[in-house]
Amino acid sequence: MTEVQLSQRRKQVLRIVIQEYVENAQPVGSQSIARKYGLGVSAATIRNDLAALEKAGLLTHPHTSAGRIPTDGGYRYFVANLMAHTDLPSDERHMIRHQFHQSRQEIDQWLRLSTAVLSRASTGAALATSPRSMTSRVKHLELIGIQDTVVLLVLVLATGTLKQQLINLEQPVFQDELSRASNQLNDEVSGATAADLPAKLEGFTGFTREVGELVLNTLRQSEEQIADRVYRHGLAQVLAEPEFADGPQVRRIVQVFEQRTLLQEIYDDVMELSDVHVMIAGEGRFGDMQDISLVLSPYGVPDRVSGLLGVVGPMRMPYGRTIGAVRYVATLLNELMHQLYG
Amino acid sequence: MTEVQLSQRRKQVLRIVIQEYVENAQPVGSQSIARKYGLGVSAATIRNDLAALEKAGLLTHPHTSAGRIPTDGGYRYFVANLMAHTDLPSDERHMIRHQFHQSRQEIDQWLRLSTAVLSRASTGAALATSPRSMTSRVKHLELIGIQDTVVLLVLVLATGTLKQQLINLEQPVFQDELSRASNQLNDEVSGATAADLPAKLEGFTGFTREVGELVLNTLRQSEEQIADRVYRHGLAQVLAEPEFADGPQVRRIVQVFEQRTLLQEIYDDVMELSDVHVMIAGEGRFGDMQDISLVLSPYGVPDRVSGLLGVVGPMRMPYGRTIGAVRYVATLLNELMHQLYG
DNA sequence: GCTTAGCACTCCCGCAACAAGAGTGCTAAA
DNA sequence: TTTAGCACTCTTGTTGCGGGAGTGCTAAGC
Repeated sequence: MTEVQLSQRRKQVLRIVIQEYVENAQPVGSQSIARKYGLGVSAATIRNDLAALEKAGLLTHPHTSAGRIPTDGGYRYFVANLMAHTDLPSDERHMIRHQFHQSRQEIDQWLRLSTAVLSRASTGAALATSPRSMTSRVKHLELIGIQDTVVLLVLVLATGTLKQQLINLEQPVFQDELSRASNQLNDEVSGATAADLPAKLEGFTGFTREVGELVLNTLRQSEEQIADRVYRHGLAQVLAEPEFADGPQVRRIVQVFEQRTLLQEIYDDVMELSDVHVMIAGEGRFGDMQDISLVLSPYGVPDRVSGLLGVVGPMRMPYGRTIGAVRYVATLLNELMHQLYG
Repeated sequence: MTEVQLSQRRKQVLRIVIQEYVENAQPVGSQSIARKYGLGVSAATIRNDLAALEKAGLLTHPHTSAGRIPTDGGYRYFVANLMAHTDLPSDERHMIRHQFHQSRQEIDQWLRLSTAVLSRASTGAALATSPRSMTSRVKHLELIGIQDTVVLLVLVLATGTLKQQLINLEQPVFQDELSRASNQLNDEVSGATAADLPAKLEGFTGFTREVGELVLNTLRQSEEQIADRVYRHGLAQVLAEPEFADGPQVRRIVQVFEQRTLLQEIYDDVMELSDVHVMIAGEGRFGDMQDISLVLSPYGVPDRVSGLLGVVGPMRMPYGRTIGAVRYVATLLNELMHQLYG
């Protein structure tokens, strides 16, 4: 990525074009810039600047006699070099914090609230993944008979996450036998990771052994999977944006929003950064994301649990504000999770 | 609802119009009917029939010189009187059944699969609510220390549903004290309903009492709420339908799809029926559902647990097929849940 | 070398006119 | 009740045209 050198005024012009375009969704021309923002130069000069910015790949125009609009590169340059890092206004921050403290003390609630808040504070639709444990450690397990031949295995991980699994038996088992098995296993298994577990299961046979294997499976699965669940909110809102007026665009963004796999693929990138990550128009890596941007942040407690949360919206997005909102909600979640996991 | 008397041929004509329109999304005219379906009468006759059907409120035309399209009333008449009750083809049924048997034994998995299957088998987007217990009965509870002052309350209901709740304490409590409390409570509380519980809690004080109250709250909440969770799948697909080509329509259906409250309001109606329920264009009760239909079915075990599942799509929908698919998936879920809950 | 005014040029957009095509509604006869 | 015939209506696509906005270029000014 060769960084372009721009004069102060050209940076200013680029900033203005992006600001205006984000606001009005309308190509912006040299005259309106000269008129509205007294830069001390004439429209013709600005015209030259616009042409230069276009040559640099930061702007385009949809047709010869239209104003300029930013390219994906233009947005990238803006976000990297020009953007004012705006925090959310303090009254909004207070309101959000208040809502969080009112909600029930539960991760599920927090994440629901996060997506609701985020979509309201941005022009996009909000996404969040349930947190994933880095190394899953068993805290406790319980076997509960539901029917004669149906047993529910409840697994509590060290992070407080619950896993459940139904077991169908050939023949009925009584609750005291279940209790015996779960006590035995609890003694041995509690504190174990997927790596430790196989050794610890050596001694067991029969039903107890089977349950042990099931625990192992569940543990492994929870380490592989980045998210049990994806929270979503505010798709209707983002569809009101003019860029999604036509069919194909709508389908594109709905697919991005619904797809689980995309999050899987981006997960590692965002985690590495441990700060808000902006992905404009697929960043070359994803084909079908013209005109769509993501603003994502990791959240959680380092080396313990972590998830992803953020906004998907049109490329023409108020990045400053959106980044501020995502960062704030992530910080809030971090605080809350810290209280839980030290 | 005054039922209209129609001659055989007019019923046939209505059936043809609906069938053609569902397939091609194009107004259908008298000539194309006469040509394609040899009814033994001329186009002019059919023209008269069409006019009569329009007078009866079953058809309209978008403008003077266009063909006819069904009204919501027309679809209703069709579904009630004319529609062939088509089951899903047997190879599809087998495939679906196979997928269910392959999936992990867990309600969560089943519902995910149900929505995936349903949206694939229909032209709409699929919805399902997690099952709600009719009268929640506590089966077992467990208190697990996560941090010094953070305790996780795990509640297993008789139906096998898990509820969790974090408890923040003023001062640390050790695990053996937690175990003592949970043992005490288990003895007393297991088998209790929200109605029984207050009496049983009389004897307890302090921390144990507090936990008991929390259990009561959770129980009450789970009886009020119709669904912890709503499963959704296949929105992108339904947006490909031509009726959702323009902005306002898209927003309408996305709202219907995202809204939780709508399901709340319909829930009782559908439960009463205990069969597939078709709701065309909001059925007069819901304003903003022009051109949108729902095909919903209850599932579960009578008097024990029940949820809702179905399809939301354009009014121009292959009702026969969709109803067949919804019914089949509901039946499948019923079987599976029966295995669980006897 | 940067800036500016002037001006031709391009392209979109909205509007109107027009023809083709599809389908209707009506009438009168079978 | 059904049918043929026919005028009428309305959509859709095409074309042409003017207005407007904005550009790109050139030549002159600072």
